[in-house]
Amino acid sequence: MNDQPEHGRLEQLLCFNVYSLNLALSRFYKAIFGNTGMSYPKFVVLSALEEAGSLTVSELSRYAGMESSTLSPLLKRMAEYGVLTRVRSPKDERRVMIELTDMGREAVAKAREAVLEGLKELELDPIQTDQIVKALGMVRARIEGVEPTYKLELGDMPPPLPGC
Amino acid sequence: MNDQPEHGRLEQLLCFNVYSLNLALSRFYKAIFGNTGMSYPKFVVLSALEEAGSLTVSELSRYAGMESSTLSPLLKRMAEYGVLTRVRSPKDERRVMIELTDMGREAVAKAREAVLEGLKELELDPIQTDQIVKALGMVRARIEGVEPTYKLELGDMPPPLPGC
DNA sequence: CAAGAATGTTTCGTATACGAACCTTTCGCA
DNA sequence: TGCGAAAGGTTCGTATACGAAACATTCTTG
Repeated sequence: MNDQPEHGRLEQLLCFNVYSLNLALSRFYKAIFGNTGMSYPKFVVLSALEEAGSLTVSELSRYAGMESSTLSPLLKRMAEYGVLTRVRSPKDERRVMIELTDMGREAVAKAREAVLEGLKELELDPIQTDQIVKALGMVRARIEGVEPTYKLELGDMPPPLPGC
Repeated sequence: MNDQPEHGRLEQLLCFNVYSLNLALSRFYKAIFGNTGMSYPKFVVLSALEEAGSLTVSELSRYAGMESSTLSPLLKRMAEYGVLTRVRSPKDERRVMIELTDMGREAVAKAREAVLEGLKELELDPIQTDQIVKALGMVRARIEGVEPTYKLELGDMPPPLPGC
């Protein structure tokens, strides 16, 4: 009867799988990081700084794919904790340079080890993992380059109250 | 010199790619849903209910991979908006049965169409997408079945203050 | 060189997201 | 049958996460 029983479900499932896998990964990291104060977003920030040495907020934003309005409070807390410093660039007073402290370098090294140990327990196939990584990166690049034109309209629905 | 320059980076990249792709997808959906009040988590909930007809909070929780403490306020807001109902089961007063209203069915249909239109614009390869979906599902299943044993220790660091 | 545009960051309001603690209802079993 | 354990949800505190608006600084251009 229906030659396309999964009409359009394929891509939907991609979104759903990315969404729920991200939630699962989040919980996995929480279990690893425990009550140390470390978290996955913080780990991403620390890793980026470790690689790059010194970054502005917007450079960090592009690297991690997070908005600066998300990073700003995050970096503030991390600076208070002592793992990084935030200094206005003398060259351009608009920019804020972010750098790891020694404590930050120590923290990211330990966190990396913990993360790698955790991932080892998952026993993922390296070849397949590599393929997934490449594919996800491509999808992300595609998304970031496309502005959706079709917008949702909810005709008879109640007004878009804040709260739903 | 270094025969393994990417030592352990592979799996790390998987996490990072899932994380940042999820953020990118989130923004993509926000652009599609605009100020209608719809969101990706809500869309997941509505879709699950459309498929299953009627679910308890914990069934929904398993389906979406979200905790009940996340769903509880979300469902409350959605019920106030009018897209679903929450009723204590007479059989077992602990359970809360969630069901779509007519408005909810209408909303999910329109949202689905908008989502499919949006995804169409990404022009993803169906075969590859299907493979990714299967792989992500496997990784998620693996994660949910593994309790990490190695826990992070941050020796000399400051105490795990709330706020970092 | 001055007014307006553009850039970079922060702040604000709101929605997710989770674990821990709590409450109610049900189950198990002595 | 009655009481402790277990199960199902909600609430609470905290951390992300985003867009819009505010703000300061730098650039542009007349």
